[in-house]
Amino acid sequence: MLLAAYGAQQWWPADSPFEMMIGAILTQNTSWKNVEQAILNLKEKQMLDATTIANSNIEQLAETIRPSGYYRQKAERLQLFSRFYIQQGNSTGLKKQPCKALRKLLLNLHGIGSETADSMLLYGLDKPMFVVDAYTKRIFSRIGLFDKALNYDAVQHYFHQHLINELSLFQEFHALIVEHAKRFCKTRPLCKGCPLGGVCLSHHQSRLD
DNA sequence: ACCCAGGGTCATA
DNA sequence: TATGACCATGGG
Repeated sequence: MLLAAYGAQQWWPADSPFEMMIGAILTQNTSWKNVEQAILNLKEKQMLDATTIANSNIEQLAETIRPSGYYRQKAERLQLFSRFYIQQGNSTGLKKQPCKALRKLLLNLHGIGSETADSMLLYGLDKPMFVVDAYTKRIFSRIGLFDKALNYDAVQHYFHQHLINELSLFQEFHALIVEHAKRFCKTRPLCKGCPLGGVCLSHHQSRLD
């Protein structure tokens, strides 16, 4: 069992829900190492709060988050999200809303897709959403749980039906999958040559409970 | 030099 | 509906 092997992950490191959600945008198709530097830059310039980002000069904001890559579009996405965040009454206001409605609101924002929205819901707003990433798809389709061609919503639906609907479980599950994949193929976790997306068969006695 | 990373949007068919 | 181009930095 992965949980027994690796233990609790306390996975998404952030000092606040807002910081977590900013990180979710910054880490789109980008290594977390680069995102850490971008967040550090924001903190050093005292820019890591919704009002400051919403009102900041877009080019200065872009320059600040440069290490995270795609910095121009991400600067715009951060501002759009920050305005939404304020308008919705910060994390307190957001958490009051039902999960499903909240997900739609997030998906309507330019620059926030399924995975970013679900990460925000799960790790920032305490909603039990299963986050589907590339690792999850490759590993579990290879094991034979579902077809690899299934789209995001279909894969998520599968896990929602087969897992207990509990916040801590979903939080752990996604974290463990990512850490597991990294561990057995440090250099190229998703390389196409790896039959299991970077994870060897012998390490997959683990099953869904 | 090539491939990838805790994705998403847009144009095209 | 489903591919492909594009965004851009940093590390292996």
